[in-house]
Amino acid sequence: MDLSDLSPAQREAVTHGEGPLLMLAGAGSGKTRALTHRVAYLIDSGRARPGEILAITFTNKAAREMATRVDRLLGGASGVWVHTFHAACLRVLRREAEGVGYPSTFAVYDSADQERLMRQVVQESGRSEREWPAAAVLARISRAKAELVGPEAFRRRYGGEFRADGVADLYARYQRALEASAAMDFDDLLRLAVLLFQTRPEVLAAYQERFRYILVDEYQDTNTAQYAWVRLLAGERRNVSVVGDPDQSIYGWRGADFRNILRFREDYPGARVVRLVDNYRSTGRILAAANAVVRHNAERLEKDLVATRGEGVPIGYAEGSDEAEEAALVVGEIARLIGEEGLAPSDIAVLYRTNAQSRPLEEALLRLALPYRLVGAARFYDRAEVKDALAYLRLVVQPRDRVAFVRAAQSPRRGLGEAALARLVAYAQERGGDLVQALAEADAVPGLTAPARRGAAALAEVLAQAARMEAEGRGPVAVLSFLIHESGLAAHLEGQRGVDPLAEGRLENLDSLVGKAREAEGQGISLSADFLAQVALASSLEEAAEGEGAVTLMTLHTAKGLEFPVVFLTGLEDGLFPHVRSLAEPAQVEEERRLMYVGVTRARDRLYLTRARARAGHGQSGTAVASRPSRFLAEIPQDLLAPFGAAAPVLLAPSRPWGGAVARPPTAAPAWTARPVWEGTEGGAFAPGEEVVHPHFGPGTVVAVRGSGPEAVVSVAFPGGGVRHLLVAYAGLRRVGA
DNA sequence: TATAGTGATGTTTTT
DNA sequence: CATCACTATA
Repeated sequence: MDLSDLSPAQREAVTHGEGPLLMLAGAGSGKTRALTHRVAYLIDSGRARPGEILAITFTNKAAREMATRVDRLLGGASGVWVHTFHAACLRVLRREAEGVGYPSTFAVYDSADQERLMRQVVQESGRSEREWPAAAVLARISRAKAELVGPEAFRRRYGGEFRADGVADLYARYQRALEASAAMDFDDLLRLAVLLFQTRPEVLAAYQERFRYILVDEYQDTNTAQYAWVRLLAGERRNVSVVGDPDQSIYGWRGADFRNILRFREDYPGARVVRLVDNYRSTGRILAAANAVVRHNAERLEKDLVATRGEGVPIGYAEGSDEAEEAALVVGEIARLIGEEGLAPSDIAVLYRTNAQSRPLEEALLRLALPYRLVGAARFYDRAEVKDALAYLRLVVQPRDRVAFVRAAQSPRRGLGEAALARLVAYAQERGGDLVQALAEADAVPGLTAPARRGAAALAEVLAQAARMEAEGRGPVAVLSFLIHESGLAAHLEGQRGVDPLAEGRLENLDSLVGKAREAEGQGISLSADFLAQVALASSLEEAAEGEGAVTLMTLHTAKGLEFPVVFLTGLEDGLFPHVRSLAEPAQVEEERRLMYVGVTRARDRLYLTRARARAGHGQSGTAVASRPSRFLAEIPQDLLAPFGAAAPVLLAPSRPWGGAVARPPTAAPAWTARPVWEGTEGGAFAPGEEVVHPHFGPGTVVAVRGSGPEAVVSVAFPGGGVRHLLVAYAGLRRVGA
């Protein structure tokens, strides 16, 4: 294997033999490369067979990338386990579920499912949902689970503190409800995987024997459960290689503890430590800014990134009077970079602290007809109709899944209301918890109305038939399409066509869902349970199509691990970034600062920093609040900065036929005028049925119009893209042929 | 008692 | 602006 293109430090890490290894790797120092090469090296040198290596990454996307790169280095599919902690634990638990008292068909609850269940639990405990918001309670419970603290331990530890007794009670109830549903939430996947190893020495021994080498990426973001799991699995052999950067620990809020990496040498005495500090990614100025910012953290290992490239150009800085102007400045500069400097849109990323900040940026990009992709917003799997369809499938796989039951029973409406569901659930709980069985025996359930009985019987029949199909091994595609059509879901949506302009798009989404199942089957997934697990762990990040000629918009958190030639960091205001909710705790401000460090170090060649002098408060209308510049700005040496984009105000641009080359803004005399685009819409308002073209979404059909003039909202159906509601004033819609 | 329609209301970051 | 909780109606 060719190791000649590695630095000496990288090579030392890659060729390390037995025993613990700690790679302290700064941003852009080639840690992923080192990790990937190490996996390949272990196999290539005969130290391990592919099946004996477990590599843990932080995201599914990173896992896929690493697997691909390892395979490429080895010249073929290798079969190394490359997974996130959650996926790896899930895979183990699926095989060993009985060991922790679960059926192997256990369901996996995503955060929406967790919230639904918690809301029910709060209600059943007689508490008010206003006083005990499910999300907040779950956040505390999640932290506890990440630290392997159960309900009882929680009460012992925090009892008497503000609301802790209530949370402890809800924790215990929630856990019982999960178990009754034969479901695990994300934290349980880790917690129970640890429990399994702790209580089943023979199981642990088998996995220790199997995984002779363990590699963990982003080790600074591991929580107690993940830490413990690795420790157990590593056993006496201690062949653990971890990579991380304490300065990039940004998940403390979900239980990650960067002290895990600082402690590594104590936990694994004799560990070899390799430091990767040479940065191959960014220009000198960008690194100087990154170093300067993170140096303000008190709790930290001293470590400066060393530049290996030239100084580069100054860091751009600009302020807008409000978020719209800030966005216009950013987008104006983007247009200039593309038009004058020949950069591709995919070279550019715009980062922000909160998802809500994307909107003004999107609007500005749409106005200039610049293509963009928004990473990490709404998940496909979070759409209502998709969740409906999946709820049916979940019930087939796991008839005790209560969240799925409630959802499936009520969509479409079939005479089963709140009261009927409560009775069915109660009936089921008295005899083992099988909710589908309760449906089938609805005639025996007291207190149901006649329509409720009919609805229950019909649903039970469909589910029974689907269960038969599943048992015959017909696969997720067949079972899912059967359910979509026989449950009445498709029929209901078809009936809504013409009434609800969204119905068409929903039907298309159901088709896409079946398509996803088909894809999964193509990857060898033949059980619906496995398909559902894949769905639950899928994040919104992986769905966004890869860079194809579009500017990338995403949060700073999702940008971790990525790099772009040009990066804009927006919303640099105290209270937004650092976020208000971190301001009270110095440790949390330090985490925000690390987030800033992560953001800055995403940039290869050019970095821009922006803020708005005032920003609209939460309510949308009018009330903009003055802001102060982010404290992180002042921490950057001012001689690294230079203003940008001062003079050129970005006006409304005329729309451009979709599909053409990327907008090339005129350099000298602008050919465009400030004329709002709707004035060009000859013949006035749009009407349903008209064919139109949208600069970003492409061709579509108008399905509904509300209001008139520039304020009008047009609903347009795009093939594949569903239905979007567009404000005529901004959408830049053109009639076909106009 | 189920449902459809109408208001209020809310935004940190994610496996 | 979209979900969700609440209310009026059937």
